[in-house]
Formats: sequence, C-alpha cells, structure tokens
Amino acid sequence: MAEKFYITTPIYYPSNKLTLGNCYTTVICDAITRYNKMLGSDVFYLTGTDEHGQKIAGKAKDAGKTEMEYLNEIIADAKDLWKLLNINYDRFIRTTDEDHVKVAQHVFTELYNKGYIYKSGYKGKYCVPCESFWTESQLIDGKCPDCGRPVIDQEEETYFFKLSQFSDKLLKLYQDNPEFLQPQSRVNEMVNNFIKPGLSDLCVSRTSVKWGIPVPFDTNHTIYVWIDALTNYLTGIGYLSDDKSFKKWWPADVHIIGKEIVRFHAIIWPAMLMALDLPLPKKVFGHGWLLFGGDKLSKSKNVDSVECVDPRLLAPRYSADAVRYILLREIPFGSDGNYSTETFLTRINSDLANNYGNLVSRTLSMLKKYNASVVPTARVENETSKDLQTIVKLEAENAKRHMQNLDCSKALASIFAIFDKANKYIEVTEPYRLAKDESKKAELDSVLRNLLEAIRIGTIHLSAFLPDVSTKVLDILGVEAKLTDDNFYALKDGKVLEPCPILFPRLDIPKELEELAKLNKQD
RNA sequence: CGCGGGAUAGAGCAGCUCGGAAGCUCGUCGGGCUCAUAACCCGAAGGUCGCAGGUUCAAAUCCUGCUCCCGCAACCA
Repeated sequence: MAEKFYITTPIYYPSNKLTLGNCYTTVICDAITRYNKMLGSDVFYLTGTDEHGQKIAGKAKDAGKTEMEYLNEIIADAKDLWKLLNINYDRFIRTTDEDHVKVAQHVFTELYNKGYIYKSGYKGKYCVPCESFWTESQLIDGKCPDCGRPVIDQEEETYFFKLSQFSDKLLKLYQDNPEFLQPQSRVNEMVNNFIKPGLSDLCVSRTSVKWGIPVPFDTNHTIYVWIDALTNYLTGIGYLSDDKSFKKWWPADVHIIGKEIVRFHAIIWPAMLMALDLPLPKKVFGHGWLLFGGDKLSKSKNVDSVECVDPRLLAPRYSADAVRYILLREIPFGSDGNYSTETFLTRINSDLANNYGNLVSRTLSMLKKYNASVVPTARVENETSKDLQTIVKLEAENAKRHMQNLDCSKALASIFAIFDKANKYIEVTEPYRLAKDESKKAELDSVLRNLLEAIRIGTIHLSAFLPDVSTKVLDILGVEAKLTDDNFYALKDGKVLEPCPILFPRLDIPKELEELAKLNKQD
C-alpha cells in the first residue's frame, strides 16, 4: 500500500500577477511531489489563490471590473503560468469556490458554537478613503501607510477567536514535535515574539470589508482572512464534501510556506484545528526568500524595471526546466537566496549545458562512433569503474536523503555530482584513445556502458526537478523515470539509441543580458 | 537592553552543534585533452574568516563587548 503524501503551497493573493517568488514555492512543491511519486508515494498537491479582501475589491474597482472579472483574468494567467512551468498540482483551489465558501462558513459557525468565537469590538486607527484599519506601529508619521492621509480612531464590531487560550498547547506542540515547524529558528521566533508575551484573541470578522464570505449567522460581517484562507487546506481535499478523500489525505504532510507567513501557519492554524478537534499538519516549513539585489521580490516593488524576472518571458526563451532549475538549485532551502539574471544564465551554461547537456552529448556521440549507437554489453570491472559506480550510488542516496528533508537544492547538488563524476571518468578512461586500439574494444564498451548507466541513474533523479529534459533523455535510453533498486546495469543490452538533440544550447551571456534588457523595456 | 537571521577569496555560499593545518561553485590566469555544446580535465593566483578583547598548547569554530546589513514586531499574507 502506497504511502500517502499531502503537500500544499500557500494560496497566493492575486492582487497582481504572480511573481517569480510565487513560482519558487510552487516549483519546490512540484519537485517534492514528483520525487515522492517516483518513490512510490500517493501524492496530493494543492495550490490556489486567496481571493477576498479589501485590496482585491479595490483593484477590481480601479480596473472598472467586477471582482470576479478581475480575479478570473489573474487566475487564468496563474494557471497558464503553472502550465508553462510544468506544475502538476492536483487541485487549484480558489477561496471563491463554492465548496470552500461552505467550509469557511461551517468552520466559523462550528468555532462559534463551541464557544471559541465571541462578539466584541475592535478599536484602531482607520483610514476612511482606504477603508482600512491600521495599528499604531504601522502608521507612518501617524498617517495611513498606504495613502499617507490622516487616520481617525474608529471602533468596529467584530468577532474574535480565543487564540489566547492556546499558548500552552502551542508550546507543548513545539516541544513534543520538533519536526512540526522548520527550520528550527522559526520556532524560537514564534515562541519569543508571540507566545511568550502572550497571545491576544484574534479578530476574525469585518463589517467594513464587503468582498468576503458572509458570516452565516450575522451577514453584516464577512469572515476575515484567517478562517477564510487557512481552511483552504481542508476544502482542497474534500472536507465536508468528500469524506473518504478527506480521511485519506488529512492531515497534511507538509505546508510549504514563505517565512513571512509562518506565524499564521504555526500559531493560528494549529490553534484553529485544535479548536475544531482535527489532527494537525505534520510539518510546516517556512522557506526563505528570493532576494533581488538584496531586496525581497514583491508585487509592490517594481523590480521588473531593473531586470527581467518575469517567468512568462524566461521560460519560453530558456525552457521551463531552466527556470525550475535556478529556483530549485540556487536558493539554500530555508534561507534567503540571491537571484539575478546573470546568475540564472550562468547556471544554465555551467550546469545544464556544460556539465549535463554536454555529458549526454559526448557520450551518445562516442557511442555512435565507436559502437554504432548500440548499448554495449561488455562489463570489464576495474578500480576506475568501481569508483564511478560507488560515487553514483552514493550521490543518488544523498539525493534521496536530502529530499526526505525537502531540500531540493542539496538534492540537485548531489545529482550533479553524478554528472561531474561521469565527466571526470571520461578523462581518466580516455575512451577516444581506447577506440584506436582494437584489442581494447571490451574495455571501451565497458566505459561507454558505465557512462550510459551513470547518465540513466542521474537523469531518473533529475526527472522530478527538470521533467522535460529528463523525459527526452530517458526516452532515448528507453527507461522509465522510476527509482528502482541499486542495480547499476539496467539498460537493455543491444538497444540502439537515437541521437540526442542539443539539450541546453550554450548562451552568450552578455548578448542575452542585452536582449533581455531590450525585451524588458518593451513591456 | 523587543525577537530572529546574517557578516568567510572578485561574486554567491559551506564549515561553527562536538575547537586541531580555510573549502565549494562561478569568474580570472596557466596547462592538458580532443569524444563533446569554444565544451571536458588538471593546476595556480586570490582570504589578518565584520571589529575589539578573553579562554586554550590550539578559535572561522567557545565566551564578552561593539559595528553594519536584513526580516519580524499581532491583525499589512
């Protein structure tokens, strides 16, 4: 019986088109999904969008559209983007989906009936034109941080969730389950910043925000973001609508999120689930950010004007695999990482074109020249071949181990160590020299065979990360993307291999930078 | 003293838990090879490991103080 694995991205806020930063989380989850499937797990991958709130309503109004008109356009773009990047999600959930509205309302009512939600008042600084509440600390020079206009004291009737009751339970959760929130530093942050000082009750409804899900028993209120957004993880797998599915998938195995929303997922979300008597997710992982020249890539900052970071432009030009690769490889998992177009292009050249692409190319080329493209059967074992096999197996194991820790970056480093070793193996064995001596034919065949097997094993692992190129190579080799046993010789003896096209053309980086800058200006 | 993270070769990072000859990738320079996508392989240059003290036979690694950068700071995802 296959093990189940339920993984989620956050639901993104579509106040603008999704960014490369959103792609980061989504691609990571996709790679983890594919890898786990390859290991034989039964995986459910949920992603989607959080579509309510003041900002969306305002954006739609500015564009002269209804909320749904506005949202449908952005969501269509998001889905196109995921298609472009080969994202294999199982469901794209929208908080405006009918089943989700029911879940959010059900959860709100349930919490109310259980006595975890009560009605009270919320006092705060209010900006009338923006229709937004702000805290004292958010104000800039005592004025609205959004529009810079003066704010007034205002009280609003709201419902509160008794978050304050959960401090001890959350502390115990972290203590009993060190795996629950990762990386570990995030736990300290939560405990020191929020739990130790004491949790306050949480405002869970608004009367001032109209674009939202109505509180079912008090329709003057809309359900505020927390209950609306977080419960998507329940809706996505059939809570209330498909009991069998829900029982199969819940609890989530991991919520992959950005570090900016750790608080919601590590404090509010488990508290809500405890109140509902539902099992808690097994793990919440708060990853770092894609930094762009030291800044966070955000929807509000106009980084596009500085450099091209639009995946919609990069993926068609350099392949989805290349975009996936830079995201998965360059940022150490759990920390922030720097992104720049130059790094991106350099990685394509050095890792994808030179290391991997060229390895495949030179191997198949030698196979064609020296053995008529036929997979050789000879197996002359010696120290060199054993060394290659040892490293390949070791790094394959390392990749697997890193993926158990969700660390795509390190897993890819291990996989590329396989290709690196194969390139060195060619240097040591000098097949082109063996080819000149007919008495060395068996040795030559053996070298070619070992190279093909190393490529096969590395590429199988790679297929979770770079599905397009891996499929191409594995098709040529005639094997499936399955992590099987440790057998080094799995290719079919005597199979004739088709020639391989250039997998990643080498780029002229200065020229590409120039062209990208031009394309960028046109937008 | 609000909390957390960071400061290591031109760039990006690892090493710090459990002190013991400073490592990886890219770039630069030199050499080799020729199967390959001017690719591949080998070698070299380049660092007072943020600053100042302390512990120790020995500190990037432990302790103390300081400087600078980034994020969070409760209802802004």
